[in-house]
Formats: sequence, structure tokens, C-alpha cells
Amino acid sequence: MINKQSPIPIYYQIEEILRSQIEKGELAEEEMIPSERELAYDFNVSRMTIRQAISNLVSEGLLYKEKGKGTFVNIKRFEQPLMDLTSFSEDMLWRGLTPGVKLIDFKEVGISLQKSRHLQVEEGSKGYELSRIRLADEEPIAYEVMTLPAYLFPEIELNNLKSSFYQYVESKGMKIEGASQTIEPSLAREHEAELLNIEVGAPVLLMKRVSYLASGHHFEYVTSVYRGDKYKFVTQMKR
Amino acid sequence: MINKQSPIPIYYQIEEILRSQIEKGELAEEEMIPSERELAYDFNVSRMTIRQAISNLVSEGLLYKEKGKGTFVNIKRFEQPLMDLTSFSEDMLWRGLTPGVKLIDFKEVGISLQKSRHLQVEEGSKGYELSRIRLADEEPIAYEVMTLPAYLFPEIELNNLKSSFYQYVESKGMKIEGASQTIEPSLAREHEAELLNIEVGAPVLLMKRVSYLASGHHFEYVTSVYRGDKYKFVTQMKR
DNA sequence: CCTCTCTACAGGTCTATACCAGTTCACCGA
DNA sequence: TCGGTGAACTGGTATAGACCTGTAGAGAGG
Repeated sequence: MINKQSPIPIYYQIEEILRSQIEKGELAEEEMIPSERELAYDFNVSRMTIRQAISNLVSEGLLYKEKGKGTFVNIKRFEQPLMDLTSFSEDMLWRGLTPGVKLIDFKEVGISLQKSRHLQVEEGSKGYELSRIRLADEEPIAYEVMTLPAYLFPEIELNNLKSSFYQYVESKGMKIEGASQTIEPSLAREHEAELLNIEVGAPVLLMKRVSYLASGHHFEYVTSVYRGDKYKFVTQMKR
Repeated sequence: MINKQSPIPIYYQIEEILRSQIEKGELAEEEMIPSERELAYDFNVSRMTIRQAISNLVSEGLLYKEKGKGTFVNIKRFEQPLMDLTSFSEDMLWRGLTPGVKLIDFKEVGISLQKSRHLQVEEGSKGYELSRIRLADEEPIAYEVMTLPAYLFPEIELNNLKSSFYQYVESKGMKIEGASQTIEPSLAREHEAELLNIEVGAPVLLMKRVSYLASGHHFEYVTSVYRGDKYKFVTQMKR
């Protein structure tokens, strides 16, 4: 049950209990959870404490309340932070696919004029270029080239790039602020068609992204080519 | 001051007072607001009531709290709601172009199976279909077909569709909640190529959107074909 | 001069209680 | 049979007080 002596707030302990009950399915969707007074009695805490736990779960979207009726388990899975800096992996998992990645190349380069503008560095200055194939359920979905300015990553190694790059960036104490990306249609070129296992000239999505830190520094420039037959961008808009 | 007899909750009255003080600039940015105990004394209400008012303003992002220090006015958010339901017109104006629209067709139809699913109506039920060309600086950018379920718009006329459709929807008392859209690459078909003044088989973006009301009703289904050579989707992501 | 400690004050958590307002439904009377 | 009334629920609002932890500054001690 709950531990009143614990430094963990009681309302938070109750939150966790309810959360796990919802996730385990012990409280079915659309089902009413016990009333606030009942929960207060069961947990032997004040009703206000229960209300705080419930109100947090409501703002997370796990529950919703109806005055005079009760508090219910929410069905919706929709209110994900869709347009957050979602990584490909999260995106794929959300779609129910197993994400994968295949390394194609990693090398030191002089940054081209066009890329240097996006990365706010001098043309020809030192950078790293990582080429990857994104997989979903073993099938190639996208071909991605990531360019990083060397001055921000003095000691980068291929090993650091095996897991989440964003996580690596933040582990170095850099605070990611956001990203700006463009999406346009294009036709697969020979090199891309080969890597993605599609026909030359097949429709693809060309995505370009610049990500930046809270400090204002631009830390990655990514161009991705997505297979048009296997991948759609989905965006949710509110209000 | 506040009216304890009013049916308007006290915490809400206090919220409004604080909100207006912030907006008028009586409480400067980064400035500490009076402590909870002080406000409770000033308004002659309980501290918990003050906490409820403040906590609402915190979740709106107007204030932020620091334990042991106090509660402060948040700096104004400069980040516009980028992924909001931006209309094509706003989008174009933002890009510095003059938006225009050319009507192609407006007719009553029986809604097809595929569209009926998105609009949550029976196959073959009555609907309206509006076809338009979107222009930027007189140049065709997109071909758009909007399908509306007739049951939501009993008295619609072509005239209502000349200006902002979303504005029309809201003028009828319907509250727009949001939209969900997908973006994929495709190749221009003959009909589209002709209307957009491009080659058959040229790369285009295919966008499909379903918009819905707060009531849950889906009120429009739009498919748009954007010229790949003239239009890119731009998205900003935060955090 | 620096550092430690004490203290006043900030928000955080929690209790126990009260009454209000919306919902539902059994029951009773016309 | 129909309709109203009220009891018994639901969550919503509000009080007053208790004790917690974190912050910062004043003042004591080295």
C-alpha cells in the first residue's frame, strides 16, 4: 500500500498506484474509478490528498472527470506531444514497429558552403558526417546524413552515436532548445534508390533539419530521404 | 476586489485579477509576486484558495514557482504557436507572398466510402465538395478538395466559403478542437498537372487533413496537392 | 575576513471538515 | 402511466491549521 513515513509524497505514491492499475488494465477504459471519498477511506488519507493525485493524472490525460458522475479512465492515446522533438525511434515505436538503424559511413569532413550556413560555421571548417539507414521491422525506410560541427563535439566517437544522439548531446551538458525542419517531395536518385531498395525516380520525402541549443548554437544538420511508399509524416494540430 | 457571494469561484476571481495585473505590466517580468500567505491575508481567503489560483496560472505558463524563493512572473513567450491550425493564407503572408484562391467547383455529392470513414458518416450520405486552386503571388501552388458532411452545414452556400472557412464554422457556434494531417510524396497526375501548370509525374506533396470539433464531430476532410518545386512544409519543434 | 549557524520566510504536503452543484434513480402521488 | 420530489451519490469550492523542506541573509565565531 502506501507509506506515510516515506519522503515520497503520499499523493505521488497514490498517483503511481493508479497509474500502474490503469496501465495494467485493472481499471478498464471508460471505467469509473472509485470515488474520491472511497479512495480516501481505502488509503486512509484525506480527500484533498486523493484530489491532488487525481488532478495530476487528469492533466496527464490518463483520467477525466465528470461533475456529478465520477472520474473515468481515458481512452485517448492521441494527445502525445506529437510535434515535440520526436526521434525516429520513438516515432516508430508509436506506430508499433521495431526501429533499427544501419551504419553506412562515419567520417571527418570539411563542411560545405550550404551546410556551413545552417550550422553557423565557416565554409570548410572541420565537421563529422554520419550516414545511416533507418529501418522499421528490418525494412529500410529512410537514408539519413547527419552533419555535426567539430567545435561542439571535440571528443566524439562512433561509439557515442550508437544510441540516442540527443541523449548524448544532453549528457555533455548541452541543452537542446528545438529544431526547424522543412519537408518537400522529391524523386529517388540512384544512390538513394539502391540503399532504400526502391526504383530510381520513385517518390520520396526530403527532410532537412537544423537543431539548436538553448545557447543558440546550431549543433546538427540532417538531411533525410524517406520512402514515399512506406512513410507518411503525421502531424496533430490543436485549437 | 473579490466578491465571496458571487457564483464565480473565488480562486477564479483572483486568477483574473493576477492575470490582468501581469498583462498590464503592474507585475513586471521576472518579478516576484506577493507570497501565498500575503495574498491570502490581502484577499482575506485561505492560503489553499490562493494556491489554486496560482497553480492554474502556473499551468498556463504565466507564472513559475521556485521552492523556498517565491513565485515569479514568466517572461513573455515569443514562440508563436507554430503548429497551430494555420490557414494557407496566414502561411503565405508569413512567407511574404500574396495569397489567393481560385474556385474550381462546388457541388453536392454522396460521400465516398473512404471519406465517409474520416468524416464519421454513412457511405453515400449527403455532403458538399469544394475544389480550389491556392495561389501565391498569382502562381498556382496547390490544388485542394474539401469535403464537408451536410448534416453539420444545413444551410451552407458558396458565398460562405469565399472568406475564411474556419471563421464561418466558428460563427455557427461550433468550437474547432484541432486537426490531424498526413503528408506524403507523390507524382502529379494529369488532372493535377494541368491545374498546377506543371509536368505530369513531377514531384508533389499530398496532404490529407481531418479537422474536428470540441464535440468530437469531424467537420472537414481535405486533400491537397502541393507543387514540389514551389512549396515546402516548414515545422518548428520545441524542446 | 571568511565560514558557520540561526532564523525568517518562501513554497510543498497533508489533514479534517463544511457546504455547493450536477447526476441518477427509486418512489410516490395525480 | 406520467411526472415530480428528494435522497444518495458524484466532483467542486473553500476553510484553517499543521508541519515539512529549501533559500537567503544576519550575525556570531573562528
